[in-house]
Amino acid sequence: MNSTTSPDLRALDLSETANCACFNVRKTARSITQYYASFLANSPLKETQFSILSVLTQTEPLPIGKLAEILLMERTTLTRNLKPLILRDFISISPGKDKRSRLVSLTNTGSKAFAETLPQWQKAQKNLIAKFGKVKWALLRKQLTTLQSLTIDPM
Amino acid sequence: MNSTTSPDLRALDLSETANCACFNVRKTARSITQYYASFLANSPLKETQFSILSVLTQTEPLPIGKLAEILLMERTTLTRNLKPLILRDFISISPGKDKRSRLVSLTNTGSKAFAETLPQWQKAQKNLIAKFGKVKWALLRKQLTTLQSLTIDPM
DNA sequence: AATAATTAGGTGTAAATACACTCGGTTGAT
DNA sequence: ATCAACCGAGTGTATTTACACCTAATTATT
Repeated sequence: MNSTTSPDLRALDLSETANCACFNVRKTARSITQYYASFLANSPLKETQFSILSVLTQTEPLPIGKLAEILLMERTTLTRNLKPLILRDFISISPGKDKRSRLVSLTNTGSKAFAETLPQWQKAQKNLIAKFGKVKWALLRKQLTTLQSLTIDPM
Repeated sequence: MNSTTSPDLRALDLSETANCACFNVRKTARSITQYYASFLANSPLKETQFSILSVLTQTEPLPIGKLAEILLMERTTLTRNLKPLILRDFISISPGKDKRSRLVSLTNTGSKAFAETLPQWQKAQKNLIAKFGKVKWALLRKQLTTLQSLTIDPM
């Protein structure tokens, strides 16, 4: 039976695994994140933090779970991501009516940090979409949304 | 000048920041990663590890920098990602001709781990692409590749 | 009213990500 | 032959991600 021999995997087509949707989306995420990061280099906020605050500028205060839902982010991930924002006084946490829930609010310092980051983000966004194509991006975004719905609760 | 007042950000259209390409791609990456993870739950490899090994099944041995380039992954990120794979004896590191470089090779244990994970990955991939549409995915993948090239060395 | 089930949230642990910096080896210019 | 420039790779630090598990509060069931 030769149970110690490794399987011959060269026979497998790499194009199969190279087609992995997870790999391709993650790869793109890495690349695009570095792109935006280069624009935000001298801003007080990183990309994820900018996303979080951008939601809060519109809807505030929000319980943590609701914020996580909007961001399509694991609740426990968000808890961790909020920590540096609290430490730098960009957001504040207050108790909700329901004693279990905790509400996230934007502070004045946070508003300023967001306002300071916004122009840099706009440059990154404008520059990229101009190169990629506005219409093409609108379509791509729609397809990404579809991919999101297809991968939520797959079972 | 009232420098202590926070800027009025409600005036900003949330649809602007909600259109952020970085946010949208990262969000999709989170969702799709969890989807694949649910299929690989009982496999020896996580998604990123599967991607790394899948490259090595075809081209081996590879210097770390070259592997990082193929994966479109920061070299220092890859260094960190290789650590658990070394610890579990899925890959091995050997010195290259150039004494600076270090070559990554697949071990027999690693081959088996990959072979064991492959069917689960195939299920995830097949299931998702079937729902999304093969042709649509081919197009989407091409557009993701475009996004990658546009965000590499943007300056 | 007592208890079971559910819900909001945090923590332990581990992986993934990347920038700034460092070190040693290699190559190129003088 | 020397020295500067460059290249391959690792580490310190910090953020992002998420599963398993825990606690406390609330709601539903009996």
